[in-house]
Amino acid sequence: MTLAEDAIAWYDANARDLPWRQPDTTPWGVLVSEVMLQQTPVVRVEPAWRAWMTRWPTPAALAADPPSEAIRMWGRLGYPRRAMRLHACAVAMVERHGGDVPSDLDQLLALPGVGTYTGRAVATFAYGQRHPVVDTNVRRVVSRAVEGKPDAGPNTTAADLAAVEELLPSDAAKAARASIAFMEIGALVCTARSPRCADCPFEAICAWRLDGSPPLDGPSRKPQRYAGTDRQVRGLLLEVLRHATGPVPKQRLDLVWTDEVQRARALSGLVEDGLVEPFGGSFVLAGDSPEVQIL
DNA sequence: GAAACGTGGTT
DNA sequence: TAACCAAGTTT
Repeated sequence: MTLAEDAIAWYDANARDLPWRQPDTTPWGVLVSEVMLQQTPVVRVEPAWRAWMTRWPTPAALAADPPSEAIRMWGRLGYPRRAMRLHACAVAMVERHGGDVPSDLDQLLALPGVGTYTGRAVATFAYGQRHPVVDTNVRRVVSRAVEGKPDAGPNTTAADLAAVEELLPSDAAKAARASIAFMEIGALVCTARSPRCADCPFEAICAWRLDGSPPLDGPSRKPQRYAGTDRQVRGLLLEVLRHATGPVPKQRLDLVWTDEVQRARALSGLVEDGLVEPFGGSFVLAGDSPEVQIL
């Protein structure tokens, strides 16, 4: 049995029943799930994905609504620029691909918000192509099982893609199965903090395990602060704007944060990023038409 | 390559 | 409780 075959066998017996894994899921459904799952846990994505797909079953449906609606629908998934990019994706797909999610990897990668991981994930899971699909789970699993290292680097490198490519079966369908299996093992068993090695299909051959599971020695990565950052202030501002039914006066936004300098920086940042638009002395979510709001 | 970018649950 | 962690992308 190869590593990939072991992984597939484990996946067949242990995979979670997630809605976007249903065989009738469209490429659009796969894309939406992949974008939502960028840095957001599965448990929070699941209900959001269902609601999103019900409202916008196709790229054309989303493209017909303003970005503000996408930002609202995004709710509290975090990184709301993803909602904006997904909307931009939908518009681009209508303009360039007849409203379809492209199957060509380069065309996928050209879409806003679609990077190395997401592009390959869609090409693989939605279209059955053979590509290395490398996310943080896969990097950790391969790092441990194959390379014997306790953890992987923070970002996917060309070397990571090449290493995973070597592990994939030549058959595209099996390769796709192996990729989702590697991810699932990383998510459920070979976890970052407390791996459940006793339940791991690679237990007997895992290089890290065979080496005594040495801990990470090097300098730990920088802790990600949140409290007091611009990100928090942006979040607070956006929270107000999401719930607003019309333009929000700047005086209202001034209430979310006392530090005027930081508040102004956060607001202008949101405007620069295209999430928010000024409207007179007020502000609205991008694409929100004040005329419509009055109705 | 580092830093920015949200949010909430777990340890 | 502070830090860690969660299917990354962009600049």
